[in-house]
Amino acid sequence: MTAPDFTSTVHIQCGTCPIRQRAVCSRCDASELEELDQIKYYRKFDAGQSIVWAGDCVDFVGSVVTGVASLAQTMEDGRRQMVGLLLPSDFVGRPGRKQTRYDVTATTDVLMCCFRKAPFEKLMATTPSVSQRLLEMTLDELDAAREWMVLLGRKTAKEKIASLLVIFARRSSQSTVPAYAGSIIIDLPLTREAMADYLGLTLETVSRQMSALKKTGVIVLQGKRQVIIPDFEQLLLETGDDSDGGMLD
Amino acid sequence: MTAPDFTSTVHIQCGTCPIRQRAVCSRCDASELEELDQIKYYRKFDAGQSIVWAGDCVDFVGSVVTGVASLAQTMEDGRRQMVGLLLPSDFVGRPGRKQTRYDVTATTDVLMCCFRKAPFEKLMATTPSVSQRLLEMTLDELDAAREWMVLLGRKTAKEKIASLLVIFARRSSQSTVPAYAGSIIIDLPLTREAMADYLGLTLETVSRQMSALKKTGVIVLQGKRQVIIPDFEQLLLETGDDSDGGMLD
DNA sequence: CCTCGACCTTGATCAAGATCAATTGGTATT
DNA sequence: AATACCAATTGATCTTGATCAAGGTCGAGG
Repeated sequence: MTAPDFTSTVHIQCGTCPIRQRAVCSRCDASELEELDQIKYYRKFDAGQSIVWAGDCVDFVGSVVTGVASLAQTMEDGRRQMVGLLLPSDFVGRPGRKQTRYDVTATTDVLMCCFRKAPFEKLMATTPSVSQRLLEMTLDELDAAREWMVLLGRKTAKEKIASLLVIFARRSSQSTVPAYAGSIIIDLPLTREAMADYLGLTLETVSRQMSALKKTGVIVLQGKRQVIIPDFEQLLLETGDDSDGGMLD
Repeated sequence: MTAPDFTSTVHIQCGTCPIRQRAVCSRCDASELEELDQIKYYRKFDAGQSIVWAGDCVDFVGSVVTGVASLAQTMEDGRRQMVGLLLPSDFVGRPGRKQTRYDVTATTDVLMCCFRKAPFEKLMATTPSVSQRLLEMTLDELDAAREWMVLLGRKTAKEKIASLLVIFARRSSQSTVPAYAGSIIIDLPLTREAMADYLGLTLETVSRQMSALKKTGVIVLQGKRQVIIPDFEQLLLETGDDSDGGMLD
C-alpha cells in the first residue's frame, strides 16, 4: 500500500478523457474546458484507502475518472451504511459546504479529477453549462437514492442482492458488451462486507443469499468476485421490481 | 371530500407569501417574481387526495405552500415506501422529465403554488437565481435522503420512531416555539400507516414502539396525533444518532 | 342513541435475518 | 514448506419485527 499520491504526474487532456461525455464538464465548450484545466489536478487512491473522512474540511471537489468509491456514514456504535456509490463520471463533494458529511472511500483503485473548491465555485457562478449539468446530475443521484430507499426499507435480503447485481450488470454492460447478448459477466468491485454496508445487511446474510442464488442457478460464481449471469431476465425477476424497469424521461 | 380544485380563486401576492424566504423563488428580485407570477397558479388538495400518480405525465412543477405531502413508491405486490416528505417550501416535480416516478399524495390539506412546466423550464434557463436555488434545494434533499437511508438500513424500530419525532419537532419548533423551551408539542401530520411507510415498518410495529416510548416517559400522547416531548435531549438519545446532531455548513 | 367506518392498540405466533462461532480457501510472508 | 492472514462460507441459535387476529376509540351521519 502506497501513500496518498498528491504529486501525481498523471495528466489527461480533456479531449481524450474517458468521462468527458458524462461528467460535470460534459456541456463545456473549448474555452470553458480551458478554464477548468487551470484549476484541475489528478489524484490517485489505492483500493481501501480513505479519500476523505466525515467532518473533514475539504478544499476540493471532483469527478471519479476510473474505479469505484463509496460514500458511507458510520453511527457512533459502529453500525455503517453506505449512502452512495461513486462510479466513473460521478461527482464528489458539495459546492457551498466546508465539511463533508460522509466518509468517502476508494473501494477499488481510483483516479480522481479534482478541482480546487474556491475557484470551482466561482466558475460555477458564471458558467451555466457547469451548474446546469450539476443540477441534472444531482437530480439523477436523488432518484437513485430514492430507489435505494425502497430497497432498504422494503426488499428482502435476496431481492436486495439481486438488485445490486442488476445495478452492476447494467453499468458494466453499458461500457462493455452490447447489453444482454446471452450471459453477462461482471466483476464485483465490492467485498461482501461492502455489499452488506450497501444493502443494510450483515456480511453473513450477503454470503448466504449469494450461495442461494448460485444454488438455484440464477448466478454462477467464478472465484469470489466474478459473477456470471446466464439469464438476465431471471435475475430481474428476483429483484421484486416491476418488469418494465421503469424507463422514464 | 371535495373534487380537485382547479379553478381556485386563491391568489397570494409573492410579497406576503409564507414560504417566500425558503422556496425556489427565494433569491428572485421583483422583476423575476413578476415573471413567475405570470405562470403561477394555485391548487388546493384535500387530505388523503392524490396529487399525481407515478407514471403520470405532469405539466406543472411547484412548491408546497401549506400542509404536508408525501412522495411514495409502490412495488407491484403492494409494498410501499415513502421516499420523500414534502413540507411547506419544498419543491415538487423534476424539470426536464415528462413523467413522475412517484405517487405524490396530500397527507394533510395542501395548498400548492404551481408553475406551468414549459415556461418554468424556459425561465430557469435564463434566470440563475432560480436554477441556483433549485440546485441548493436538491442538494439538501439529497442529504436528507441519505440520512434517511441510514435510518432505513441500520436503525432499530424504536430509533426510527424517535428519529421521525425529532424531525417533526425540529420543523415545528422552527416555525412556532423558540426551540426547546421546556417541553415541545407536535401535531403528527401522519397516520400510523403513513409513519410505517416512511420508516420501513408495519403499522403495528409503529404503534407498539409509540406505546413503548410512552411507557418510558419519553413522550406523552394527547389523543392519537398530538405528542408532547417533555425532554428533547432524552428523545435525542433514543435516535441512535451521535449527540452533536451533525451541525455542518 | 346507534351504527358504521377509519384509525389505533394489543396479543400470540412465526420467520427473516442477526449474532456468535467454527472452518475453508486463497494469497502473501518468512 | 510452514505460517499467518484475510475474505468468504457455513452452521447453530437467538432476536427483532412481520404477520395474523381480535378488540378498542372516536367522530360523522342516520
